[in-house]
Amino acid sequence: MKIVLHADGPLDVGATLGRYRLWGEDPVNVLDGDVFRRVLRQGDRLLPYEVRSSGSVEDARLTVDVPGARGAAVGDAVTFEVRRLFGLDFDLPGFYRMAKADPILGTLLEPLYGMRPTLAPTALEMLVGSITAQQVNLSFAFACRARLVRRYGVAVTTDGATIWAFPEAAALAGARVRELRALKYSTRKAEYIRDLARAMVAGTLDVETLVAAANAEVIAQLTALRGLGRWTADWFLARCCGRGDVCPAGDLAVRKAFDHHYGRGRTLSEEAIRRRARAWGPYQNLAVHYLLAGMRLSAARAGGGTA
DNA sequence: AGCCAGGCTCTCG
DNA sequence: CGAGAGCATGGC
Repeated sequence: MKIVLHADGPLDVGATLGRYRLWGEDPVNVLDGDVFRRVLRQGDRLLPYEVRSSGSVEDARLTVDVPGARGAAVGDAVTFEVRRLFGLDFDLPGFYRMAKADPILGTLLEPLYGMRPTLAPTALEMLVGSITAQQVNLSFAFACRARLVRRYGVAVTTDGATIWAFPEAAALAGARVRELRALKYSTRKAEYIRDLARAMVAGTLDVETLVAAANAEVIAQLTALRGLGRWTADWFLARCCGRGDVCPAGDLAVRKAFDHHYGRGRTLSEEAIRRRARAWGPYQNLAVHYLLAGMRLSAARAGGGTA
């Protein structure tokens, strides 16, 4: 099965997928040159697929190939997933029209033209990733996540390439704390992950209704769970629900980005950041991603590092 | 060696 | 309530 997808506005695939290789290897979202590979869960079936891009940034096309698959259900599911993975439904043209008027954002539009935030395909993947990334540096977090995927996920091999399907909730619900400790999770994080998975399996946390709920309701429901705080809920809204009117102002890197771009040598309070972001209305999420990427550009230019 | 990483919970005043 | 300790590990 082959499907062709288009973005709503420009799409720079390399800049968009950069997130998957910045801090280490991701066995679930595999970049192999210009081919992106992942596994689609469709009921009990695991369907590996490949995505290739063609055309210009201005008029990019994604060609999705799911070998051996057929049927509308598979087509819909893989389309839904790939559109999220490549951020195809963000309103970049609208954001650019607004951002041109901002003295900082305006300067980032050309160097980052076509960059889109990537959305996590599932709530479990997003939340486990967030718990993993709490407090520790992201290189370490990526390594932990990769170990978790290899321990509890499912390997699928095609054309000699091995791709991992992210673990199901049931697999993580049955995880032992000491097993997760061996993957270098702290005891508490191990409990957070196991209990989150159990809540999903038990239906205490209903993901379907969650992703459709209002921002405040999502924050309330997630922070009611042990181990999920405001930071996790904000990023969930931004990078799983794809909400535009969200700014994870408590995030350390976001704070640094605001200080870097707007601080003039000062430290902005979380409230000050939220206040400024609120003026961007439905484009806060995009603005935050551009400020983060813009800070990485400056750092790369200044030091040659990868921070 | 010691401090910090794209947090969160728990305890204590 | 707000402040502060503890968590676990890797990098600098």
